[in-house]
Order: sequence, then C-alpha cells, then structure tokens
Amino acid sequence: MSHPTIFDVARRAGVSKSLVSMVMRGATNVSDERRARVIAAAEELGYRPNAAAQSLVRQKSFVMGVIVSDLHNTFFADVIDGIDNAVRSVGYRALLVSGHLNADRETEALETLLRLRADAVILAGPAVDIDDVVAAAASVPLVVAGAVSSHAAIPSVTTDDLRGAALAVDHLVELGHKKISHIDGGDALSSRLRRQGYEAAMRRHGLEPRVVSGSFTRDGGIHGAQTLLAGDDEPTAIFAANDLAAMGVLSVLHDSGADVPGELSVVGYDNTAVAQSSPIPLTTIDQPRTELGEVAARLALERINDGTDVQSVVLEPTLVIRDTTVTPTHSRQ
Amino acid sequence: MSHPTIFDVARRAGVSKSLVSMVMRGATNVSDERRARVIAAAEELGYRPNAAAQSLVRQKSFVMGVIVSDLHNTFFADVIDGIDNAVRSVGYRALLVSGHLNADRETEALETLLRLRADAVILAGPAVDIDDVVAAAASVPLVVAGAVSSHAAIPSVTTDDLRGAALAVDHLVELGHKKISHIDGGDALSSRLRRQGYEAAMRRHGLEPRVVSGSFTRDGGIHGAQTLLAGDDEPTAIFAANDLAAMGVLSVLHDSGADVPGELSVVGYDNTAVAQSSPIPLTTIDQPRTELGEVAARLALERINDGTDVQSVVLEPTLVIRDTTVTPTHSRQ
DNA sequence: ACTTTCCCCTGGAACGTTCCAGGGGAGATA
DNA sequence: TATCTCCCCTGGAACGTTCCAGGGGAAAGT
Repeated sequence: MSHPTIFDVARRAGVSKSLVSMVMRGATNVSDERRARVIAAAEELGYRPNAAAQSLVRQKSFVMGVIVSDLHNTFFADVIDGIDNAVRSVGYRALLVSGHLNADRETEALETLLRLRADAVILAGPAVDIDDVVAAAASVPLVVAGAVSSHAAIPSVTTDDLRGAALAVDHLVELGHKKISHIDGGDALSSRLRRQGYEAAMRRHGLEPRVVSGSFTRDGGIHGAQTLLAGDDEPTAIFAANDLAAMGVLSVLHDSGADVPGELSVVGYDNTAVAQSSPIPLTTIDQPRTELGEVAARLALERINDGTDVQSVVLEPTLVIRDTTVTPTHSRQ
Repeated sequence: MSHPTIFDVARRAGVSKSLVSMVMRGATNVSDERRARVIAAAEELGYRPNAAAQSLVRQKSFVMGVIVSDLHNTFFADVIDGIDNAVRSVGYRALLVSGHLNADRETEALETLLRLRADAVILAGPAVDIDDVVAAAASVPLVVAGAVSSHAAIPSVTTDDLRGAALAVDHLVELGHKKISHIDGGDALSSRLRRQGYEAAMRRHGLEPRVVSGSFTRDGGIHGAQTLLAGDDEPTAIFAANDLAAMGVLSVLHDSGADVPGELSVVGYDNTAVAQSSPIPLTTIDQPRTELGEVAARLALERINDGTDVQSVVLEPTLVIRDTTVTPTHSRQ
C-alpha cells in the first residue's frame, strides 16, 4: 500500500540516493550499466517520485491550477482542452477544481490551489468578485479566461461580444431580413455587450432595433418569443442572447405551428452542443473556445517564467450557419 | 511573489515555529494572547500553509483525485458535484484531471495523481483499459464511477441499465404501445445492457422486440430512425440508446413531417441537458448522477480509512416523463 | 613517476511542515 | 521551604526529494 522512496530504489540497485535521483531526472552523466540497474529497480518496486517532495525542494510544482466556474457548461470543457494542450507541451499539468457557480466555493478553490503551490492559476469564467482575488494575485500569476477581468493587475482572455452580435445581424440582413428582434440575456456583462452590438449593427444598416428582455436560459427565450408573437408587428428573424434561449424560442414557434426557418429565422449564440443536436440545427455564433484556453495558458506560463505583466487578449467570434436561417418569404417581407 | 513560511510568521509574532503550527491547526492548549498574535501575523503576511510540506510529513494529502474521462459530457458534472460534496464534508479536496476520452491521457492523469500522492482516486467513466490500472491500485484505493469495473479488486458504482430499459418499455406499454422499436448504441457495455433490458421487458409483456443498430450519437439516431421509417411496419414508439440518439430521431421525424408525440412516441436515456432544452422536451431515463458520485466518494473514503475491501454498488434509474410520449392514436395502433 | 583532467559517483544540507520529548514557571499541596 | 502538577511553550528529528561540493580512480599529459 505504501509508496517506495528513492532510498528503497537505491538500496535495491546498490547505488546512492543521488544517483537514483539523477537517473529519474534523465541526467546524461551516468554509466549505462548503473542507469539500467536503477531503472530496473524502480520498475520492480513501482517507484513514483513524490511530487510533494519535489515541489518543496525545487520551489516549483509544475502545476497549472484551473478553477472551473461551472462544469455543467460545456463551454469550459473546450477551454480546458485548450489549457491542457498548451500546458502539457511544456511539462506542466493542469489540475482542475470545480467552482460550482458559487463565489464562496471559488474562493475556496483558489485557496486550495495556492496551498498546493500551483505555479499559476487560471480562472475559467469566474463568478467570484474579482476584488477578492486580487490579494491572491500578489503571490501567484493569475489569468481570467472567458470573462473580462475588471482589475488591471489581472489579465483576461475573452471574445468580442460586440462583434459577435454584429456578425449575427449582418448575416440576417444579408439574407434580406429587416425586422430583426433581439431577446436579450439580462444584466450580465456579456449580455449587455451582445445587446449593444446588436443595436449598433442594426443602426448601421439603417434598421430599427427592437429588444425584448429575456435571460440566458430556455425560459428567457420562451418569454421573449411569446412577447414578440403577441405583438402586432411580428419580426422575420430573432437573435437570441444564447443557444439555450434560442431553444426556448424554437419550442414556442414549434407549439404555435410556425415554420422555422420558412416563416421565422432564429440565431443563437455560443455554439453549444444543443445548437448542433437540436432537431433543427441552429445557426449561431461560435467563440474560439479551445484557443481561449490556449491563449490563457500561454499568458500564465509567460508570467511564471519572466514575471512581466502581460496584456489582456480579445479573440474574434465567428458565424456558424446551420438550418434556422434563410431568406425571408416574400409574403412576410 | 514568494510565499511566507511558518518561520516568517513565528518571527513576526515573536514565538516558535511549533507554536505557529499549533495555532494553524487549531490546537486548544495555546494562550489566547499568543494565539491572537500568531493569527494577526499570519494574516498580515498572507501566510498559507504549504500543502506539499504538510503532505510530506503527515503522510497524507487529503486529496481525492478524480479522473474525468470526458468533460464535454455533462453527465460527469453531476457526478463530480456528488464527489465534491461527499469529500468536502470530511476535510478532503477533490482535484480533477481531464482524461480527454483517451486511454493514454487517462493513464497519464492517473500517474499525475499518484505522484501528487492523492489519498484515493476515483475514475469517472474511464475509457482506459482497466487492467492497466490494476497495478496502480496496489498503491492507492481506486473506485470506478459510472462504468462497470471488470476487475474484482476495483469496486465500481453504476446504475442498472437493464432496469432502466425496462422502465422505458413499461412506460410505453402502459400508454398502450405495442410496436416499440429500439435503436441501440453499438458495442459499448452499457449499450448491450440497455438492449438486453429492452428485449427482456418486451418479452415479459408478450411483445416482439425489434432492434435496429445505431450508436450513442445524434447520427446513430438519425440512421436508426431512417431505417425504421423505411420499413413497411412502422412502430408507434421508439426507444433510443441515449438522449443524443433520440435527438437524431426527433430531427428525422421533424423533417418527414411526422407529429411527435401524436404519431410516434420517443424515449431517450440519460436525462442530459438536451433532453430538457429540446423544443419538445424528451421523456427519458434518469440516472442518479449526484448520488453516483457521492457513493463513489464514500467508498473511496472508507477504503482510505480502514483499508478493507468494499463492494461494488448498483443504483436504480428512474423514468422522467416529458412531452415525447403519449397514448398511441387509434388509427396507428 | 607525478600531476592533471575527466568521468562517474556520493554524502550532506535544504525545502516547510508535524509531532514528540521535554523544559520553565506558576500555583497548589505538603 | 520543598515538591508536585499542570499549562504553555520550545527545539530537534523526520518526511522524500534536489542540488552542490567534493572524492576516487582511470586515462592522459609531462
């Protein structure tokens, strides 16, 4: 049950602990014969270096701590893939702690990672008040991924929500739509940006924006769609705050017998799994999630290595055209 | 940037390192005055105990390692919630490593956790060949969650797929369906069990089972549904291997203009987010995911504490009735 | 034959904790 | 006054590594 140490290996191989250490770290100035003996002994005993002891003496853990605000959101799965890739290639390991969408739990997660002496910490979509985190940032490089950091000392990597909303509007306008309504996502920062992007793009096209309030949930989409259908000036296209809300819109349209996309086009945001697996695959805005993680990891690694401050990064979203958007039918136009 | 140690705190508080250690661990036999001084000093310096050093000397890390086979699958998000809850309440921390649905990466993840000297490891839905893991099980308690372990030395926690399939069939039969087809999920163990459960339940009701091959993906559902619709004996209900496949079925039915659930009822499996957020919310079989994690964590903790071997556990699935299943229309019956 | 060089190896100190044996001093007891 | 308790505190050893200074011996140079 208990773990063999470097001494156990040394004894079995008939060499000193130092020689075992050298072999394990791949030093070159070791005779082939001794090296083979050490490797054999280590194998036989099932020896594994104790990372805690290594971390202590090396003053470095080669651990990239990652706090995942919400594991239920597959958005972060891709971000983590990106982090993991970037980090593995330079000999680091990504260790994840779940934040459970809860500020206290995130603070706790950060504490755990700091005690473990992670060399840097990436906050993936933090819900925690960033000010609580700033103090910690004094002892470890910190990077925020997928949310804007409100604090200058903490760099963040995000995508451009203003631009994403413009992409959606441009696409619909190009198809010939003029009456394009937006169901917004509430008070969250990214919701505000998407709304502003929508409004600006509409005006740029000489169209009148029309926003109804909603949320980042299926129900938000349902309410928004109901409001829009009840009005006397039905739109020909709806741009929802995210995919979940778009699914709500689709369900209202399905129940009311409206034909999608024949009568009404729908665009979501985020390109989540539901957008793909929906009965009618959803046109949506994609964020480069994996890249988001990769860039965040790179920033963090840079800060570990030279300690210099790094800039925040904003990445470009893209449009993914699927089956919920077409040219509006003439009768409705 | 660098972290203060127990000595820094001791110097600032004017006491010995041992006293600081005692205060940090909440020992009672310390005078109030000294305790206050130590706490103040620790606070001022931003002192955080070094978990690596603690782990070394205590010969215990209070880390529960978790290998998550697939972060993109929200199934595991709930499992992890369960693990985290169970583990936190006894002073442990769950540290996650992503397996990226890849046997090599999982082996690597296990290696990482073993080097960190996690006190136990939970494999959540492992894709790795369990035999590769058995050797590791000699040095650390191991528990498999959400998949059946083929090895006696490694206990597992799963839900009863045979029973889940029976639940689906019973529900449809109760509604009056007789022609119930199953689109299976391929070769995976759980797919086989669901198919067997379906077949057994059908025979129990005196009905003839009809299985078409598919997979655990949207495409699998699409192909299966196309096969069924092309045949001359259309079913009145389809039981898909999982929710994703069911979404594929729904999309084929949507395209062909078939009314769901009026003409055809559909049942999925897993109760994933798509089941809820689908335009027509999906009737499906739910696995007690959180409980799965909790039980796995409890088994692991038991093995840490008394080292005795523990039994595998099988939990009960439940039926979640939503909008894709109704009594078949007379004309079709 | 003596020194130098080089290769391969070794022991000791250090990393930041915990825990244990023991010590100083105040108050109680004789 | 001398002894005993008890409370609070301290220093040292240990945990499993890495890294450094240095050592032994063979080969090479003088």
